[in-house]
Amino acid sequence: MPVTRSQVARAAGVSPAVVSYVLNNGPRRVSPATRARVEAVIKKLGYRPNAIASALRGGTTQSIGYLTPNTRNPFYANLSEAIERHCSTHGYLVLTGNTHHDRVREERYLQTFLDRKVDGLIFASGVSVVDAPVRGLDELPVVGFEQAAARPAISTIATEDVADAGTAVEHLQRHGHRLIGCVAGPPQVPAEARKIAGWRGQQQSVDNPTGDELVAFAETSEAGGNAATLQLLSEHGRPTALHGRRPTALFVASDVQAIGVLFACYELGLRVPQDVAIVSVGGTTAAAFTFPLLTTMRQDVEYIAATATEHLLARIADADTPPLHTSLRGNLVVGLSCGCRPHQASADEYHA
Amino acid sequence: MPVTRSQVARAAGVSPAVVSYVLNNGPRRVSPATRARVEAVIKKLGYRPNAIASALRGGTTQSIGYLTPNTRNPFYANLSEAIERHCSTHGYLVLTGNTHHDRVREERYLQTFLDRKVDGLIFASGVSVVDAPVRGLDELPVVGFEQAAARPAISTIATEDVADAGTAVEHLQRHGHRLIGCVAGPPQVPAEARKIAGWRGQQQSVDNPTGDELVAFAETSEAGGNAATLQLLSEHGRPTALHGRRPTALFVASDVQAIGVLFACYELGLRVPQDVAIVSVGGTTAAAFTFPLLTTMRQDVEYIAATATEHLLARIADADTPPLHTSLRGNLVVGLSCGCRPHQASADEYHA
DNA sequence: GTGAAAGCGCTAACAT
DNA sequence: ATGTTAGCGCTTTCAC
Repeated sequence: MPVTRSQVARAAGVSPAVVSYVLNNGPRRVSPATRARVEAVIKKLGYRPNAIASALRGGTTQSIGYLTPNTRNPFYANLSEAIERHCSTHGYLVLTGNTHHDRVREERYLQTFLDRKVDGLIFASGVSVVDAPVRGLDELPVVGFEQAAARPAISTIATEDVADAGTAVEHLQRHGHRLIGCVAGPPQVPAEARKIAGWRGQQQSVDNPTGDELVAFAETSEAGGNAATLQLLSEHGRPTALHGRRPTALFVASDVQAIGVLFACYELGLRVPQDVAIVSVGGTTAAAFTFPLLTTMRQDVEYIAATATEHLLARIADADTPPLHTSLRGNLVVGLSCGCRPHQASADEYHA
Repeated sequence: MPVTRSQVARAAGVSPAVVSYVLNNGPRRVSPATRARVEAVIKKLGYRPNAIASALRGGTTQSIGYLTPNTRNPFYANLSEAIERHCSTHGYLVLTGNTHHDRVREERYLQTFLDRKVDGLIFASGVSVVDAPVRGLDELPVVGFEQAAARPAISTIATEDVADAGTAVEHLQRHGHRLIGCVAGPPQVPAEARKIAGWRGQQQSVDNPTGDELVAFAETSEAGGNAATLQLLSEHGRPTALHGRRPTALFVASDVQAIGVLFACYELGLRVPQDVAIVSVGGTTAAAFTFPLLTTMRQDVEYIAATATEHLLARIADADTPPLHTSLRGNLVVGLSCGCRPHQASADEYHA
């Protein structure tokens, strides 16, 4: 069994309380001599405070709960990584729950986090789950990556998905495209619904078509994007006739999917951007190494994570910190998939 | 404040102990009538046991610690996700620490996990750190993804990196390549060192060159692979003369890096596989959507994760479970980057 | 079948 | 400046 505080106290010839005072630098002062003696014993015995006991007594676990759809999607992988990094810097541990957008998993993890008395919560998934009948949520600092929270006490740090998607689509429109398809994740997922709405709104604003045959929903993965594209651009596995209803451009709601989209175009023998122009939303590093290079609406994950974490920790430290409500516009990073720049010579020769 | 067990007991007209018996199905029997009454009150009051208190008293936290280099690398992202999924199924929470291969971070997280009384540990990073002077590690079930553990009590579930790398290199040799470059992560990282050793051993076995000019170390990311390739294949940003010492093939230690490698080849105007053949190690889904399709040694992350988690949980459940020592061979998944298959027509026309 | 009670290891208010 | 002590909410042994 590990060394306990009482053992340290006994070995140092002081009371257990003094050991606590030394460890926590308070709430009472300790004479330098005693402090030195206690510290020596702590080191000698290799004493480590039991975090569970501190949590039970002290009421703080130095941990936060974090709900994310998954960590395979580079967008969320980066977000998670950044959040973890910030929390770690401040001495907080992140308890992560992968929800896969499944309401049951969301509620289960939410409950688990509350049972374990996390000091705060960040939702990258399932913000609406906070309406679930769980007690003790109102007293907890919560940050969600949504544009509107179910409860105003929940801080929100959102990406402006509707506007960002609109910008992406508008960019394609400027290249003269009217038949612009939309590849997105499940529309039940709020963020996906918003990006779809952005596509639709921007298309409708200039009387471009937004029919169902232009939209494909699929899993947010390379495979999903790939499948959606095959569905959208091909007839029985072959590209549809050029002068039919085949989209000449695709708006893709995520970088991962876009990677699968590029692959599908290649499989179908469709050139990007000449036959199909593509713009995605994300701006992850993965998008910077595709062939051809993706044009993408970059959403600054690093900044979002930093803001969310710092704000959450501020609310944890001071319960009176008012909730924050922000949203961020992405910015267009122009690559070679939209048609802005002609292909470089080396690209044209790539498979000559 | 949340409802406590005593409040439930009072409301149900029983003693706190009985509430525990009901909740834990033991260790004493409870009459059906009493049980029903208690359960009704629990539901009515929305009572949830305080996991911290249970942990302090019961000695089990229903959580495990997990050390991973990072979650941006799809290989580790998949591994982490699979481990989390298995643990979640068994009611365990995963505490994740991203180490970035930094010894300080590794030790800090290891200590944090011990302080928080995790029930077990999985190391995807820093297995050697278990030699660190931390108390209480010997009593804990530990699984590491290394081939040899510092302490025999540590279960090991390893990928056979040396052999897998050798197979990948041999495949390139069969295509007639002799000058085969090596792109890998930092050689201080054991897994990277093993893959480098595999490349070197296989090359030496047929008297192929293994000079320093054929090796490039870089961060395990797309950008890293990209930079390493530019260094290896170019002179001042241009490809080196075809008949010089430029490698005609590259062995790449990870899929992420390989994606950057492909991109670099494209930037340099080198065709894959005609000018440079490429084989990587990993077999992540990301590798299945590259252009051209990567040939890669697939290491079955899903299986590794399942084995590691199930074994760890078995050891947690029964301390007498003997440690497991396994390693797994990968298998070659042939794509288009090695030169096995000629390019499809559509590919040849891709940028015609 | 049920209740009483002793802690788990710690924090902090209250004594001295 | 330091010691004493009452819990935090729970599990489980021990009585009844």
